[in-house]
Amino acid sequence: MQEMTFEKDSSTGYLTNHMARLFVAGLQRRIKPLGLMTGQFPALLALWSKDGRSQKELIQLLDIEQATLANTLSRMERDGLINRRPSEDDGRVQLIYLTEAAKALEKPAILAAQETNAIALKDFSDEEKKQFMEMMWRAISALQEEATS
Amino acid sequence: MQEMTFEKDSSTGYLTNHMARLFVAGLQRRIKPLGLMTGQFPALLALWSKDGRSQKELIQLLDIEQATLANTLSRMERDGLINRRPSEDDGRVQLIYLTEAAKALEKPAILAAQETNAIALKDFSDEEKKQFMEMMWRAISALQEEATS
DNA sequence: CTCCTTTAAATAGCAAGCTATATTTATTTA
DNA sequence: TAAATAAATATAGCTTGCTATTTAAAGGAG
Repeated sequence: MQEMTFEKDSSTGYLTNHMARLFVAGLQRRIKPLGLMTGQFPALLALWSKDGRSQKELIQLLDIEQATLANTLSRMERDGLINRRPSEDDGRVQLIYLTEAAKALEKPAILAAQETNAIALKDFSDEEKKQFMEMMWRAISALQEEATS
Repeated sequence: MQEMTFEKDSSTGYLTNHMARLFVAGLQRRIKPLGLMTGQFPALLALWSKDGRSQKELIQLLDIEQATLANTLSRMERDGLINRRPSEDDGRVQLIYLTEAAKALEKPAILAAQETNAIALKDFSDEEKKQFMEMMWRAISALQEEATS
């Protein structure tokens, strides 16, 4: 009988997961002093670019489920990063506004993310960085395609 | 004032996280019918190669924290995948044994993981696959180095 | 031998992801 | 217009990850 050889360290999926956890840890270390958590980052990026958005609008921009965002927004409200105000046009909709505190964190938070990315790719050439991102894009597309078929 | 331009879709960390969630979802779909969850996979791989290991031994093989493994093992015991028997040599140690049910899942589970990897990389050449894994290794090493310094 | 420290595992408590369901308001249809 | 459907958000309940702490057994120091 043939030997079953599956080494986690040569599985793309396993490596991806491991790398993702290290990225989160690296970013977490840098943004925790700012009072931020990594899960808030995508929502903050979308809101820094324009706030007063609805949750539905955010969902269309972020690659997470509605329930995940709803919970993250609750924690952000609790932590004084956002306020939610009911829309005047539609009673079901809550519009989400950044607090001044959250607005002030844009630059340091983005720097922290850039720094983490830079450390991970510190010995990559520009060409290699480009290739790496393109390969990730291709894998993401292939997995997404399969998921929705 | 300089425009703050940070696009999540051109952040290595963001892409990595997104890709990792898609890998998990793809694997999950395939192994759920077997009664397995993705978090159990690394422990199972280690135990399929040799069971009767202690928790400490597993921790040294898996890139997760002790508490994470302890909880995963509890769920695996609950789900009938493992049994824990106290070591005769050391009263603190529990030795972990796979059930027959878990042993029987080795082949289909590994096939499921290989299939998920294959789909993600379906249009990668062999050379590209090799490059991709090497790049992930380099990023992982760089992030690990930073974490422990 | 007793006390202190170390070690192995378990537990508490939290974040962030998921699916499935409930709730509330709008909209459409009969 | 009343009832049914759809849409936006919230909630329930789970897994997997983390840090920090607790518990129980072993090992060492005096």
